[in-house]
Amino acid sequence: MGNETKIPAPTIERLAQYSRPLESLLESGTTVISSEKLARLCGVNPAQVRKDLAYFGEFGVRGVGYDVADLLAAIKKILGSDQEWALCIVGMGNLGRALVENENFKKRGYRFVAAFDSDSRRVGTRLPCGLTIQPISRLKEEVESLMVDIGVISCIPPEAQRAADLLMDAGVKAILNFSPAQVRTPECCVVQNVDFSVKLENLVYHLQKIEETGRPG
Amino acid sequence: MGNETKIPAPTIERLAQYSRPLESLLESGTTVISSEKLARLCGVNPAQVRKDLAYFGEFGVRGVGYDVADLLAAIKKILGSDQEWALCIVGMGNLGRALVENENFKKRGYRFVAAFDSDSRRVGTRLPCGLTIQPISRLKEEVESLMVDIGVISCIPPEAQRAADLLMDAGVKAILNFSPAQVRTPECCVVQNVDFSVKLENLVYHLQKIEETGRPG
DNA sequence: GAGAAATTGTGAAATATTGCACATAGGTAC
DNA sequence: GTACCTATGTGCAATATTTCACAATTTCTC
Repeated sequence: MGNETKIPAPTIERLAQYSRPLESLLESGTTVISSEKLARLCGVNPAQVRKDLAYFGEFGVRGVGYDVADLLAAIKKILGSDQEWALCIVGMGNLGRALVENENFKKRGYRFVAAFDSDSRRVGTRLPCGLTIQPISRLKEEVESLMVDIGVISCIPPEAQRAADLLMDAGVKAILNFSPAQVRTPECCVVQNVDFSVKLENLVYHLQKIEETGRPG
Repeated sequence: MGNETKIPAPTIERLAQYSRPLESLLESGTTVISSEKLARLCGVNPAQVRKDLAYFGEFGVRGVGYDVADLLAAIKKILGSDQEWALCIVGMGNLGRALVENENFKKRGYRFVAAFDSDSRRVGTRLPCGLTIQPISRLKEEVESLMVDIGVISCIPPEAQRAADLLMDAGVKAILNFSPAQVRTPECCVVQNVDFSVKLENLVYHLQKIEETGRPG
């Protein structure tokens, strides 16, 4: 395949998941992997792996498998994670401060270039990563001059929509939202929500089912 | 409906999402809401809302809508988030420390009752929430005596599987995994993954598409 | 170099999920 | 108590996603 078919959203999600074990395999010196083994490492069906990749081209060798380094590079290219991206963050509570220092982000070329908070008591604080927390009033100017690609929202829920609006007004086209509030955006801006408490409630549903029936629901 | 049909996983995920705006509506004094308005608040289709709820019973009044307080209570009961649940956490880096203090967890009745780390330099630290970081060697005994329901993994990827194994050995049946490593568990243990970097790479894919075509992929 | 073994890429079937469209029923006005 | 308005609950069609199953291709063995 490899032409411009509409790619299913779950496929994109899984491509990123495939890259995690590939990174480990590359480090550990494994050069080739089959769809079956990669699938097992990711907890999915082998045909799924092959079909997901087939949307973008032919990356494997029949009878052999996939070259680990090549496949990882191909997936990164597809996703766009072979480039460096500039992030800013709004809301510097416990979570915000943890995210700014997060190793997983750094390792993959995501760089935080600005941090904002609406609380004047936090403004001016120098963070371990070298950034200084700035007031929301400086957001537009900073985001524009630093050419921020992605905005991270880690503020309290009532402020989330305002943060999103400010980011979009400053030209940001992608938002990673850690607040449990839904943010509304026009079609031109992509949002991904990371809501822990939704995941927790999911777990709790299954736990309850286990207690009732002895099996997950 | 209301009988024991197999409930789709996306339905469970959305139920938790519905409860977020319902909490706000309840606080703001709104007593009744239609599936259409709730759907708009959550960014889904109104029929979806009705169908999701219909799996569990009839909660609305035709011609009127849903009573906000009743619906929220019903959803919490369905999910099991009307109960208190005991959590422990493994891995007390920046993220772990932020999660333990997180307001969204506390507010919804999720209580952290123990915190562990494999790094002896962190062990013994007293956290703002009152817990003291304990060595991994104490995990089994503590988790059993405190009757922990859910284990949260926020350690570095290479240690994630070991953390999961220890938690399961101590009888934990549900794991919330923040590490980008896949953890393997037997069927009796439920895992939910919260992988920020996967979400980020998703965003980046769409950003790249916007740059190429002017529209999200 | 022919046959066996392995593993990809993919059309087609199976399954799952979503959304439409409308019958059904509660509430309100007169 | 009848007519009308509104919004739920749901059968069914449409769409999306996953999985199967196998032909195609490469490597290995003798």
